[in-house]
Amino acid sequence: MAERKYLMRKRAEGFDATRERIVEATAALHYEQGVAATSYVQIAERAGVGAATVYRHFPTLGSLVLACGAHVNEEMQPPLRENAPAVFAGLGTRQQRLERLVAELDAFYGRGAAWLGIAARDRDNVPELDAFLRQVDAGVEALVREAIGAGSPEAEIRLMTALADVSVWRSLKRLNVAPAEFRRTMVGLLDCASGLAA
Amino acid sequence: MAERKYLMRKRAEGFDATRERIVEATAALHYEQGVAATSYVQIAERAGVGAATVYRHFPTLGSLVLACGAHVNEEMQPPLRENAPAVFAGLGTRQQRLERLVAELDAFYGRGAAWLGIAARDRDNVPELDAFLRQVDAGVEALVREAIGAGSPEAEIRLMTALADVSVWRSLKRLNVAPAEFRRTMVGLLDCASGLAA
DNA sequence: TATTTCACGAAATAGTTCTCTCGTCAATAG
DNA sequence: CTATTGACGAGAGAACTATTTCGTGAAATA
Repeated sequence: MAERKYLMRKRAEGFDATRERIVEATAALHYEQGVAATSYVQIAERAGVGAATVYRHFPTLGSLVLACGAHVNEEMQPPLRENAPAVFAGLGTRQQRLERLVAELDAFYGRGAAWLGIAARDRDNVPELDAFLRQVDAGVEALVREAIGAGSPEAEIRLMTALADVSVWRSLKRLNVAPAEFRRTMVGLLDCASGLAA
Repeated sequence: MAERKYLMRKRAEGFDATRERIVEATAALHYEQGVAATSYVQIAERAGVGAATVYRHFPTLGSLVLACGAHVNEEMQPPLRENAPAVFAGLGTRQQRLERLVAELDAFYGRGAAWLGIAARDRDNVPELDAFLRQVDAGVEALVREAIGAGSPEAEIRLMTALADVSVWRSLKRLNVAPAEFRRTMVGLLDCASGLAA
């Protein structure tokens, strides 16, 4: 019953490695089959551990999604509210800023559209996914706001944000046009939208 | 072993009634929870019938989805290729035709966007859903084609069809603007898009 | 070395889902 | 009335899933 100091540095390494394997297996399975469709046993098998181990590390689906989300976040690098100003630094004309906005969105959606679709599928059943998607939306809106100037009428900002949504990007992407023309079209649409909202 | 003529009129009525109850229960559950998330037992319970009965009527998920789809089809009244010309009969100017197109799409998506979302969720796992959605897309494209004239450049048609997609409609609908203004905006976007594709 | 701690996974429990078999019973026909 | 048909549902069986318990063994400490 004596109080000992257990540091367990070496053991902690093994612990972290196991955790990492679980997170990676989860990410892969969620990517392949969706979040709700993935079971603990599948995760355990793919990670090469017992089901109980998965439970010990992540007692709830939410905690698993959260850890997995941190992993995915690095891959996607979603736009963040606080970074929005830096994105448009030094760009004077409206045209330049719109082009920058589209380039930024295109790059982001190129990295993350698949994951966004996966998260959207189960956002109603998994609060963590919903929270994540809200954050992404907020980041996109901040980009739009910064691009056209915070003083713009609210209706204009909202309309452009709607057009900046990943669902619109996805629909246009299906056209399979060259990247440069794709971005030109997006810029044109946003430009036009800002006139429509007036 | 004699050959008898069994007409079974009265019995067939009961059979059809049971079938109808199953289809209705299925539609309700698919609407509430999605297709893949709905089990045979749930359907049986809601229909007030044994699970085996559901199986006898619909041995595969596909056949169930198909029957359910016929039911939903009447509710949605999706645009059909062959009806496209009639929709624009007597409309001369381009503006009029675009307005008609938007009105048609808005009404259709108003009726069917929820179902389209449900079908889209599981289209990868259920071929029948995929086929249904392809048909809908074809109908929308036919509408667009008819609205701006079959002679228009393919790039223009494709771009406008992409903007006529339900995902774009949904994104704009989230803005919660008045119906008249909503349609005005859609028309403006499509009009602008036709210029961009040139 | 002796003792304590704790991550791990096999296995148990409990609850679902899918799918089929089979006996029942009302409708049909002679 | 008697024989036949076929729709129905209880329930069986196999395959999963979620979740926990517990013994083992390696690591940490003294």
